[in-house]
Amino acid sequence: MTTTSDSTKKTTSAPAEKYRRYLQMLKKAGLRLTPQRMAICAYLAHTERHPSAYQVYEELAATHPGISRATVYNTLNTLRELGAIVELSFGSDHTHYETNTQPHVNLICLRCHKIIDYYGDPGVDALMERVRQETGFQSVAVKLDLVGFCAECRLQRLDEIRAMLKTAAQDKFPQTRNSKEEIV
Amino acid sequence: MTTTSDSTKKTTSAPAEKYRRYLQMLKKAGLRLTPQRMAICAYLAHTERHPSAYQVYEELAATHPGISRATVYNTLNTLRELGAIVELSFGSDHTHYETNTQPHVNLICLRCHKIIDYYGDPGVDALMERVRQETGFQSVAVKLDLVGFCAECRLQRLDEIRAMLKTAAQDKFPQTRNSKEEIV
DNA sequence: GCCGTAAATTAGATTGGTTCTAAATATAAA
DNA sequence: TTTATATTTAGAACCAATCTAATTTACGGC
Ligand SMILES: [Mn+2]
Ligand SMILES: [Mn+2]
Ligand SMILES: [Zn+2]
Ligand SMILES: [Zn+2]
Repeated sequence: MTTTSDSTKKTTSAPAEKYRRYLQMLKKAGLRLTPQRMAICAYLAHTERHPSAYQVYEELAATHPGISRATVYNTLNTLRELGAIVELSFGSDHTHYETNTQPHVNLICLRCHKIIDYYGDPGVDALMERVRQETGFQSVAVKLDLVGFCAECRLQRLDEIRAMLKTAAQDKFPQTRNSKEEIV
Repeated sequence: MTTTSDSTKKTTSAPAEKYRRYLQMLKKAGLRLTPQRMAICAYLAHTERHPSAYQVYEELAATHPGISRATVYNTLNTLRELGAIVELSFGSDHTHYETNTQPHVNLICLRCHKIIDYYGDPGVDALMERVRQETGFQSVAVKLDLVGFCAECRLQRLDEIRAMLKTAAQDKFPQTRNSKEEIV
């Protein structure tokens, strides 16, 4: 029996369902369903982006005044430990989270830091099963990230390189190190 | 012509070659080959692990007294921007780096934080090409991580769950949050 | 080989996202 | 209700990473 019976491929990522799944995972772990945890789960269930812990706190604080940093960070860590959400990494200094559990590929632009969800089965299910049989490693989640340059940035990049060549001598390297922008 | 002409599948990951490749990338970017940068590249070329920036600094400081944090962090950031190394993320609080450029899968254990390199082509080349054609996204590097539990930890985990059930009431959740160990 | 200059390194201060702490509060069982 | 335990909160503390200003170095040109 294969685990992937794709007969009923209903939208398992609808916010409401995602929300219920989060709560269920917390409950199963023996944790209490407090208003704060529910608010955090609701936020994660409804976002289409890849928010950082700090973003989750800031945006929740706006609608839920009084919620504390500690609670948000603890809950995010708990959800990560439970495998409900997955930590993402790229150049940014913040920790970002993946809340989309549908198997997909993250296209992470090195220039604008945009993250595009790409669907197009790369045979991830088969890979997970093969790994389990060959190594005994039991996968909980897959992180498949392609790091590179998005279509727009490819063009922008050409302009930048041209400009760089013109200015020649000085400014050999763009040095966008200190950029704090977070287009996620 | 396909890019993967596997007739001459020589060991492209031999430390010496890896080292030369790092230096070449720095040079190509118009950066100077200082003793410090060479030491850092040598360290990265020879490690079989997935070291954190802090680890690189600490271990280099032992053999190269006087090397500064700033230099190590700046060089690692530069190498990341050049695509020579790739940032990894998992539960740990430090930033870790992938120095293995051979296409492979990282098996990241959620329990012991061990990272196992797994080879077994999941069709990554094909995926990169498909993505480029369909979305215009130009991939520079692939990060394919399976997050879960390694063979040993799966067994340990069963024991832990059994113990947890026995102790019942108290200690419902292991709470290994504060663990600072870094088995990487 | 020496010079001149931009690049790089260094020690130390600073930053800021995250974690820790102890007191207050909420939850659920008895 | 009472009691025990879990959770939240505000703010302090932490510390990996970054920044800064002064010093040193690398390297092309002579
Ligand atoms: Mn995604
Ligand atoms: Mn690896
Ligand atoms: Zn972009
Ligand atoms: Zn393990």
